[in-house]
Amino acid sequence: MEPRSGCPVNAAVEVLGDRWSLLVLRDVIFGDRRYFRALLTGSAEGIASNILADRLVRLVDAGILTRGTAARGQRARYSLTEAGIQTLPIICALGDWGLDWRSGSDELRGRQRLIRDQGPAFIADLMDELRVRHLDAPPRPHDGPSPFERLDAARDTPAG
Amino acid sequence: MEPRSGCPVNAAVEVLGDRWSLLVLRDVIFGDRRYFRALLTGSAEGIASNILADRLVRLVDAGILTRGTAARGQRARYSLTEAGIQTLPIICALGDWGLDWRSGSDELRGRQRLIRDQGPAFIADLMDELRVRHLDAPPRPHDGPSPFERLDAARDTPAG
DNA sequence: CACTAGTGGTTGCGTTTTGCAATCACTATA
DNA sequence: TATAGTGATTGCAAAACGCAACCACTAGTG
Repeated sequence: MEPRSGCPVNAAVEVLGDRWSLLVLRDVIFGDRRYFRALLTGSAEGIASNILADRLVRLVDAGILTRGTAARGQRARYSLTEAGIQTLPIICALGDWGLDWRSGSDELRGRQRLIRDQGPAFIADLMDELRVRHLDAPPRPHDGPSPFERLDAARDTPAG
Repeated sequence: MEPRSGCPVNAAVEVLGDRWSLLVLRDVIFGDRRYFRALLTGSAEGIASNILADRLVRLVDAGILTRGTAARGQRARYSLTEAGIQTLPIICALGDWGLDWRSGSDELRGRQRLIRDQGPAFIADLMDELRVRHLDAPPRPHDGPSPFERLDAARDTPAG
């Protein structure tokens, strides 16, 4: 539709570079919000319904989300594709940067950064868990709580 | 000016989430473009001069770039701050994702990903080199070509 | 001095995108 | 029939975008 250049950074920005797409993905990933209403009312930033509808169509067209088979007026469930799951490092990098450089004197101070503090292995664990939830991958045997549960226990989710 | 929520991901998106800011930073970082004209004419995507002027002001206001002391009509040199240097992981994550999921059958195939192939230590090397170039940090003794030179030798810069 | 080229922008102006409120078509439940 | 919930769509105003032309200033040349 719009290839402004062949640069891979530009290719990603053309899909994800706006004020809402990455926040929708954040809520799908960290908030486990899979339905229109959950994304609409759960958004801390207050996304409008038409914007959300537009972004969901774009993310599906871009191959980042899939929309379960649901007719008009019926509950449609959105799932991440592998491409969507692999946006996780982008979102984590943004969250870490925001935590480092955009935290006023609010309660965010002291929160752990995902990449720098938890390490890349933790990101890989999160992605594996997303494959179980969204791609029907076989659940891996856990020796403890899931990585998302570990985050929730520390009240450390970016969406929080 | 506009805190839609306290989420760190949102904080980063409010500053960097548009179609141009990250591309300007890409050109500053990987293309070493430090002046208005260089950024204007060097942009592979063809940024308009008013948009570039607006983004430079915003990036300076956000503490990501500094504008050297230059009066009107004089050559102004833009430098990265530490916050700007630390956007590198974000840009690399976007580039890696674009390379994996947005590369048509063009010549990008086979290009190395920065984070996954080169590893986090290489990103740290790039950031150190940026500190030398932009923050007047003392140059570190190199046992070979600089990390940017290594990228250029492989024609592997995201801006390429 | 005048002339030219180059610097970093600014100004109009028309098009596109965004944001908000209200509304819609459909389904499920009672 | 009535009511609530689903995923959107519509209208309209505001903001952002894109393009071309223009501006104020500096530096160099003759």
